[in-house]
Amino acid sequence: MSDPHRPRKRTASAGETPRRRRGPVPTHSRDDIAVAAITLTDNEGLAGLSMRAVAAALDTGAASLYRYVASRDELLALMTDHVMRELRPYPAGHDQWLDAMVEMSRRQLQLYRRHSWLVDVTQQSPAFGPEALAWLDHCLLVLEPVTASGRAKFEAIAMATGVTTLFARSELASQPALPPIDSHAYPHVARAISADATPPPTDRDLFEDALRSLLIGLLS
Amino acid sequence: MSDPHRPRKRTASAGETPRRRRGPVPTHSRDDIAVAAITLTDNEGLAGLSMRAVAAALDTGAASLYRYVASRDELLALMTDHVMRELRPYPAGHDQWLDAMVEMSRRQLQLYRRHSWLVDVTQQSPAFGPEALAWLDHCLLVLEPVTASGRAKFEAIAMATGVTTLFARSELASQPALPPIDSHAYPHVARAISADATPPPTDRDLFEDALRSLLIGLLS
DNA sequence: AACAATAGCAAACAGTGTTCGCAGTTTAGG
DNA sequence: CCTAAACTGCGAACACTGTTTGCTATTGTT
Repeated sequence: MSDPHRPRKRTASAGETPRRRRGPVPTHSRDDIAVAAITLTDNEGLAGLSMRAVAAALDTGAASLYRYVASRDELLALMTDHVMRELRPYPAGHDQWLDAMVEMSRRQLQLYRRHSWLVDVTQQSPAFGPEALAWLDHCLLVLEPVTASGRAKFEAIAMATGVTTLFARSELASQPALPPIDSHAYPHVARAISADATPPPTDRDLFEDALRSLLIGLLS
Repeated sequence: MSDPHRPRKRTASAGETPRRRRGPVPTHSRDDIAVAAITLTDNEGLAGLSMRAVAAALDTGAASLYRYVASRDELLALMTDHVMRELRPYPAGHDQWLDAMVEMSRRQLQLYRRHSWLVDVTQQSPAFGPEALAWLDHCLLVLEPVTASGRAKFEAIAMATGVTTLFARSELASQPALPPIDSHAYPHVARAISADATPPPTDRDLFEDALRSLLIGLLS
């Protein structure tokens, strides 16, 4: 049951450079592998992230990766936790919790823009690595002045990150490109589209609007 | 470019039982295949949906499916459009557009509960089959009384279905099961959890609350 | 009857994540 | 000092996957 993929600390004196275990010194580290996988996936997309590809980037064999990582899913979790470090340092406290939460979400959105694969990963299996927990902890710190149950706060945070994910996804898909619309079968769709021949670039920030109304609604 | 996977209508008289094309009569239909794939995926999950498995359910070979469907993705689109028929008949018009939109979303949520794989499918590639368009059209009908640009309405609808997806997903994952929390490293998380030893079952409907505040915020 | 178009489908192809077994390397214990 | 234990790297194989190819069989048209 013990995880063989992390170098174990020695029983002996702490702070000492930990004595080498037996066997050859590992050529790589979990972080090396995470970094290689991240740059690869940033460039080639999630579909391009294969164990063989990561191994090739590290100039080794696919099987070797399994000395460091139990599965592809664990690698994804590792990558996720790694890029989440980019969310630091967390913005210092506004006295307005709403502004602070919006700021946290905005930085999350920027992270999604930098690593688009994150959107798909976090949705399939929400991350609970150390960095995710630290981020969550800071959100709860921000929400300290709010009088609401812990459960309600968790829900609100979950919804906020969910909405952020939605925006990231819709940005990436740019325009889903509706097919030619049969204006007889779908009259309202056709009208709503054609009426927007001149799209007045709303200077409303949809992201912030949605987030604010949601958080206010949930943490009234 | 023409799609060989749908039986072509004859040039001649409409309404006539369309004369058979050459070759043997097809053993299946696209709908047959969609239904088989849907029941299979309802039971086994998205990961269990392989072309071979669907073929086996229809007592045929995997290659045969490609006479009806161009790819697995197209099959997924077919399945999606098929189950979306369950959203009909659309609820008749409330005079309150907000109530009507909430009702539309609620039915969507129920659909997600019946076919959990839909959550993952629609998120990767938003559907624009006939049923999806019909549903969208009805949403726009409901939003007729609202004074807002077509674009704004599209955005609002997209957010509503996005939020619905979030809820469906969080229901399915039941509890993501936080790992044991180090209350020193993450003090606020630890506090927020322990304070909820007695979870007072809120009779607030989180889904409706979130949806209402969002729609009001976006379509003010 | 000949021809063209279609359907069904086994086999093969290229790819995937993962496991196995072994060779090579380093350290611990006697 | 040497053996044994523990460890790393990794080629090869396994069990899958979606998809293509090439063939045969069937049907409608000419």
